[in-house]
Amino acid sequence: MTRKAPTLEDVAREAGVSRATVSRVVNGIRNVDPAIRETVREAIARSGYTPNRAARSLVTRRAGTIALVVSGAGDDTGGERNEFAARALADPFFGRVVSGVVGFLRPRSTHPVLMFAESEDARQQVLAYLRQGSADGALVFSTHAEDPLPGLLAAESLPCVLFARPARPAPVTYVDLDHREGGRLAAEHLLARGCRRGATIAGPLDLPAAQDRLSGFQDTMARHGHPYVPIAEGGFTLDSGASAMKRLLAEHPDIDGVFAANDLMAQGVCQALRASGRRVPRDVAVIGFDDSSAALACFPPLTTVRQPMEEMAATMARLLQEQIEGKRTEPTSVIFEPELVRRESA
Amino acid sequence: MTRKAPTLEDVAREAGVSRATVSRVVNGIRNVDPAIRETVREAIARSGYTPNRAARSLVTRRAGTIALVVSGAGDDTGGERNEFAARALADPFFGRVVSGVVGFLRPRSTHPVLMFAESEDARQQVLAYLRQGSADGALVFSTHAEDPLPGLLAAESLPCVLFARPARPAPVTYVDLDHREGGRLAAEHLLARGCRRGATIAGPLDLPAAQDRLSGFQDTMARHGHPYVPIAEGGFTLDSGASAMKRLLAEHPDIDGVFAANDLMAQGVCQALRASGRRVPRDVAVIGFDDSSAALACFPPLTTVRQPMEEMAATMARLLQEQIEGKRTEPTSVIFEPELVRRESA
DNA sequence: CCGGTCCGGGAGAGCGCTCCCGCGCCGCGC
DNA sequence: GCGCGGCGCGGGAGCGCTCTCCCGGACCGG
Repeated sequence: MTRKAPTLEDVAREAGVSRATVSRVVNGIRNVDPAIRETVREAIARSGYTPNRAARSLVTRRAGTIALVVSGAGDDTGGERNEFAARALADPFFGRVVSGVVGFLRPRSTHPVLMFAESEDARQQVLAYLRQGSADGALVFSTHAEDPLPGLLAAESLPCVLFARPARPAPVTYVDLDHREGGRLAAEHLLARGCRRGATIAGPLDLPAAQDRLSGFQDTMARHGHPYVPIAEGGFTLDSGASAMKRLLAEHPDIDGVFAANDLMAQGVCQALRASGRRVPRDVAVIGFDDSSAALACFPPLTTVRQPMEEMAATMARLLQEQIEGKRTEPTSVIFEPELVRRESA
Repeated sequence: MTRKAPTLEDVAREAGVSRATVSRVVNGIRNVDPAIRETVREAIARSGYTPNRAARSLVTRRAGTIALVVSGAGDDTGGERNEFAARALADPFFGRVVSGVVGFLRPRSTHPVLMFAESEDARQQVLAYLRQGSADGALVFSTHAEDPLPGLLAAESLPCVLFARPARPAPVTYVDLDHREGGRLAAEHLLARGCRRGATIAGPLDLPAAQDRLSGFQDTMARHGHPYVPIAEGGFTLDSGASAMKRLLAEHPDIDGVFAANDLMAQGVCQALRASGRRVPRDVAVIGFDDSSAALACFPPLTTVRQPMEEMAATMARLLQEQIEGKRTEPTSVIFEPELVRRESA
């Protein structure tokens, strides 16, 4: 802190006008004489004026900040590291989310605050943060089915938009993917390449998304004459995918195609398959889900069902913005369509 | 917005005291009669009062927020997605950073704002954000050597702490790793397992960290009778690691050990090696750097040089805090020691 | 030529909070 | 018994901004 930052008042004095006029120029409100506007602009440039956000927020009751909350259940160690945060961000899917959110927010000079709500304590912090107006609303990504956060947010009518349909119906806005359709795409692709013994590794079945991916896959397989498809449940992590695959292999050694409910598990599947001496895709075809960076990091690169994460995240941000501005009061939902991305694994 | 949120005034009236007293209770200042304190506490609980952060910031000139800036050079497409952000977060190393930062910040009810400074425009936004007091300081992670951001920040004496020593000496606080030592650890391990033809894939050599890892490795190899070590330069990405390995293999098919300057490149190395029919670690041992989640995602799991990222990030947050509070005015640096983590790749 | 309208600009009232200052009361010392 | 110090509390100013009101001048129509 060298010297005090210039205020509106200072600029006004410098330009020989009133505070109000400078404010009008800064906020781009019309009704200002072009000549005066220029004078003010110069004065602003000369003094290096930057509006004080706190003062502005105080009167506009808007923070110009939104919270990006990763919510779920975890062990709140409270130590110098936060396992939950680490795990959430380790999911390569997250990078695309942030990319989409930032893409939308930045042109509006808004920035996301990163928060984690894995414990009751943490949830209360998120709530307090929004209540006290530090952020205008929240973008919520639940990693867990029975996440209480959306309900708490809705109860205080704090603006929020969820990623994925909540497990139990609630009057909240959300953005989601047609997961059933994704499961169908995976099944059709496996069938088309001639797989006769398809299997699947589902995500945690309390999550609607995991359920839908599974049922979309199963239904399509059934419709094509494969009513019984071996299933193992995983936890959306690499390890869980690998061990689920081992279980599947133990009972059904003749599997020739696997649909994993996300890329991380598919990566684990590839590892397990390779460890068992099988080649991908020659012996067993593997399809993932998400098209996250894991799909490319995998060997071989994964054929996968792509979620348009960036657009989805940007849409979430847009819906939240509309909610904050009061343009949209009714809960809405926007469902995106998945797309099959062909690479080498299937 | 149902009804107006209660203010200090409301609570004061409710408790039959003055605003000042409530403020004292809220901020935990002594000099308040225990009985009155209790009365006020109850009134706060009853009314569900939450202090308004904007108002508080306005007078304390402190935002209670810090910026977590990923800085570097990228193509600012300005579209709905932000490639730079996506790439930065795709680096699994980032999850551990956030984990460490959040671990330190959260107990202090502070939260990080995520920002990207890959273009001049974006840099100015970061600067403006700090100038206008939206954040009290910045934690800067440069992906690029000639990053102008630290200089700009220092010029306006905005509090900041860098990850890694800046390429050109500057009076800024930073936290870093003893990269030379890391390179040494890698070399010694390779030597100890009997490698005779070690090679290395360096990071972008304009980065001091990449240079140091390389020279630590080279020097140690030289000291043990291997003055000439094949080198290829990569870009810290998986693909660059794979293609660097291919180049290396073309000229030196007898390589039996590789030190890659980060895990992502090591992962690419493993893929390239496997594609060439070599087994890891049987034919070629591979060592990575970072111990990011990529180390485990790799097949086989990587032996790697671990950076204590969480502690480093937490330390950055602590140093920044001290700077903001004015407890520390002189630039400091804290250097951490790397550690070898043995897994299967070497 | 006068009244009405419109538009650019200024004055001032807060937004909710912190913090300085000062007042009254209690207790201790002379 | 009176004076003085200290502690607990209230009053009030003011942080920097926005926004509503109002005023004065220009312009138009009757």
